[in-house]
Amino acid sequence: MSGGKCGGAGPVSSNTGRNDAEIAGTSRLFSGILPDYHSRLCGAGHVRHFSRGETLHFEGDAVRRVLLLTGGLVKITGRSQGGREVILRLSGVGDALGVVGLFSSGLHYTTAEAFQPGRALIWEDRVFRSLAEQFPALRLNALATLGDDLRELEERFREVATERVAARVALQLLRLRQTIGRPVEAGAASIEVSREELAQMTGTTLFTVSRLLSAWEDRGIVKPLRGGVVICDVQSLGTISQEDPPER
Amino acid sequence: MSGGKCGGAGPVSSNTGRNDAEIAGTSRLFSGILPDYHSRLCGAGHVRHFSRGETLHFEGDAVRRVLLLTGGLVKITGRSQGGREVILRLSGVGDALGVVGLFSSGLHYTTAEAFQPGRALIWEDRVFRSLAEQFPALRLNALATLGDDLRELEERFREVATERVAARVALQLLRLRQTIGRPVEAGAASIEVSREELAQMTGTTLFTVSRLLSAWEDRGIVKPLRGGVVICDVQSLGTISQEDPPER
DNA sequence: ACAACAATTTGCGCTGGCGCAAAGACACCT
DNA sequence: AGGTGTCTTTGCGCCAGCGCAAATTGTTGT
Repeated sequence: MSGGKCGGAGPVSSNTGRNDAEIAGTSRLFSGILPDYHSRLCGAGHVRHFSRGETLHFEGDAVRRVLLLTGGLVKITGRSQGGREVILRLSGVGDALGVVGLFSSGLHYTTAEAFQPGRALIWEDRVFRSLAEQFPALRLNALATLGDDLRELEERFREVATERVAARVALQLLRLRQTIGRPVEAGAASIEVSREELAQMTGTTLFTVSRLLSAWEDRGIVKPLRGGVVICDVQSLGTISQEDPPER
Repeated sequence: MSGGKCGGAGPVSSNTGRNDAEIAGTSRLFSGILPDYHSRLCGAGHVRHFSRGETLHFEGDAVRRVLLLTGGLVKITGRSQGGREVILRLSGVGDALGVVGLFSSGLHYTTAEAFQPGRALIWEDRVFRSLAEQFPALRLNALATLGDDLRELEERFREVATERVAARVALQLLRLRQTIGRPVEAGAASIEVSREELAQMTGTTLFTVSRLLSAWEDRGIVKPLRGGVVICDVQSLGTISQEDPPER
């Protein structure tokens, strides 16, 4: 537990309710809802902390609550009967979990595992349903968020179906840089995602990812680290991502 | 309706409003809305017919209207810069197009092309927005539908990232059988999808699909036709779909 | 019927990327 | 420090599936 490199004992995690309400207030889920109501919304739920590696829900579980992440990072995965796992997306601060399932099948069809320690504002399913009736914006925002998730997955589906591995990994690194990249020096950003996870995001193997990163390191494009990568040359990655659209 | 090659001049397509309203009434989009209001909803839009090959909207277009398909079949595709096209999903009777884009980016990020001739009930964007405010169920239903689309794409993403081609094609055939399969004899169903389209759904090439189908024909599992396939042995396809989950 | 076209099949050769194994390189615990 | 477990790298061999070309077959228009 405890997280890898991140500040476990910072002042942030000491105070539960207060800070989380502020974060929730700026989340997309709350967008369009008057701030006056925010405390009411937050008050209807409770805060829970979770540590790295903890599973928030399993594939197949019934949806019993809705979470709004106010800290940390969660990976959403799917598993094949053969045990192979793919990473469908990452959810970060401000993202909601469970809303979709709540309004359709009632089941989680993915697994959510904490990637970095964090915390979430939690509503029991019935509570959230009732809130959604009082605040239609909640559903509207859920719809918009879901639309974005779908959009990104469509893009990645297209990639895995048509691009070769090098291009896919380059594209994924560029996306990760935008979402979870942490600046380290001028122009460089670090991404804390292992080789295996990168492979699970792009439909390849950790070996191939490792080989690619090694090759790119020689060209000064990235700097592989244990459990992560530093992206040095965004432009080159962009070039690689467009290379060789395999014939036909 | 109607279907594939069948009756273009039948009574169905002669009458516009009436029949479409009935179909719309049973669509998922209208679920939870009292039938009394259906005519009002339908009256706010108009009907349009389209023929095979016609494009309903292009990737990048602004979302100007919402369509509810009351006939025909539409393929939703994405294209890479290299011109390669993938089929993200098929939309059939009762499915709505454009809702997502309307409530998020305002743009279509996919292309919709008619697969079979058909027709749709159309609302101008402003009109639909206003209807959505009067009938919150519209948004709720859109949310649920979108959830299903996401769910299916997640499944296919997992497949293309982890399964080998034979398994992916088998799984896709089984899915198509459920959605657009037309029974031909005892236990057999025909699917009118070309090799190339099958390839674009599963992330492979038309050559490989052709080879697979030929091999399966020898085993009596399918019967390849020009522009389609007849599925004879569902069970064997199920077996194939689970075969060989490549090691590791 | 025949021509022109579109979809499909099939042989052949090649290679991108996988699978495996074994050897590093780190981080953490005691 | 040293031990232990995890993550990563790299060499090697191999094969699933692609790319191409040419033949074949089904469809449509005149």
